[in-house]
Amino acid sequence: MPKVGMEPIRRQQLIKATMAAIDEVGLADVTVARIARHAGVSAGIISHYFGGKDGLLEATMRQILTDLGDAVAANRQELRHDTPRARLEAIIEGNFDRSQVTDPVAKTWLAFWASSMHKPRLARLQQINDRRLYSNLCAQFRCLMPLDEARLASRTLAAVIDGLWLRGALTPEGLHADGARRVALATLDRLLSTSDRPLSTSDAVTTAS
Amino acid sequence: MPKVGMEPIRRQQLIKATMAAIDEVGLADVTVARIARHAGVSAGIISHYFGGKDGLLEATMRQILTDLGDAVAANRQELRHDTPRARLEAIIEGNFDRSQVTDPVAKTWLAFWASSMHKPRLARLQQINDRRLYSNLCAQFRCLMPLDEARLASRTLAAVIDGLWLRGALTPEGLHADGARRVALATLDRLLSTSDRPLSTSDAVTTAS
DNA sequence: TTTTATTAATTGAACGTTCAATAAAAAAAT
DNA sequence: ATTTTTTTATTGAACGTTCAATTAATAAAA
Repeated sequence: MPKVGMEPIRRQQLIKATMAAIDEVGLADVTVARIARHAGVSAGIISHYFGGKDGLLEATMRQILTDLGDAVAANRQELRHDTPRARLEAIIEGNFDRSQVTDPVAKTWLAFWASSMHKPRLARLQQINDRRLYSNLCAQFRCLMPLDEARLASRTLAAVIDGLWLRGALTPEGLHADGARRVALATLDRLLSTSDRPLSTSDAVTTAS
Repeated sequence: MPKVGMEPIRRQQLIKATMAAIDEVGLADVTVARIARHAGVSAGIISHYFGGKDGLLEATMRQILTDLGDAVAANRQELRHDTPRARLEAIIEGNFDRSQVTDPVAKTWLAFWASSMHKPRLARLQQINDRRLYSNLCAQFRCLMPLDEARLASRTLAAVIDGLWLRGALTPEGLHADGARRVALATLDRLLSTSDRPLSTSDAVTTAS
């Protein structure tokens, strides 16, 4: 079996196996033996290619976030009418495309999100991603409304997107991408259509928190 | 030391210690020894009162969800103007009151949410809670708009609330309750103010997903 | 034959649970 | 009012298991 140039193949194979294993038993019960079995290799190979279990987990999270970023970027380049609104819609589409919105990906994503609360290396990856989403949203909203409103709109849409993922990951039937996308797009529609009406009391925003 | 009637005291003490321990090192690295040390008791006592580690974790999640339900109910009974809108605002206030919106609670909540993906007993608790929130929201929205719109509005607001908790649990500065509440209330405002305007394309909802 | 890829066996640490012993408090008996 | 018995609360050490990492051996490719 040993052939030269196996490294990229094995890495990809093991990352995919990690997601499958997390989907199957959850991050808490994932062992290197189980991941290796999924990939059809021995456990020792994980230390060889990733330096250990933690290295593989980090690589898996990085892969998910990279795929997400790619999906957003891809959707954005397919735009014909390049308006701010179209760009916002593309961001939403990208976020519910996430390469493929499968159960393993959604569950792994949430598992890592929770895990990153106490693992600085994962937290850093997560934060970079969060900030990118927020900045992207804010840059577009700012073309259409004052800064304060744009910030509020960005926080709202970001919360909706993450909330839909969160709920989708837990629901027994899995994340229904079409339904989620519809909710997010409807939210965007409301955020844009109310930007020129007078603010009611609960809209008042004095400073960013 | 042994006094009679310690059970309710110890149970409360251990549940609180569990949240503190999860806040400190995360659910993955929580050991019975660490929880016991936080509570100032020995490790064996956990099995005695909760039947084991899992029993304590389940009791802790149940406590958080109970506190949340109580907070919502309390906010609702303090209402003077009992309009559907006021009730929706009370639900939001309750969800960002959650007895006390502390860091340990937010982190424990998210940790359990992730964990419940693969623990049926926890998933059941979570689902009961989810459905209660959704039903409460939907019942109020239905007073103000057609059923289809009410369902969409409920899904949106539920996603915003959970998304804000999710993001708050991860952010290094912790969950800022005031800022989160403001976002949620602004979302509610938009959901209500657009209910009588014509729907744009992305608002169209044919069937529930 | 040297290098690369991989395995299988092993190690050592960490963990949850169990359980016998103990100590205080309460109840009963003297 | 003492003493004895019983109940309740708690400890801490021992046990068995599980797991990640390491190591030495193996086998194919270059």
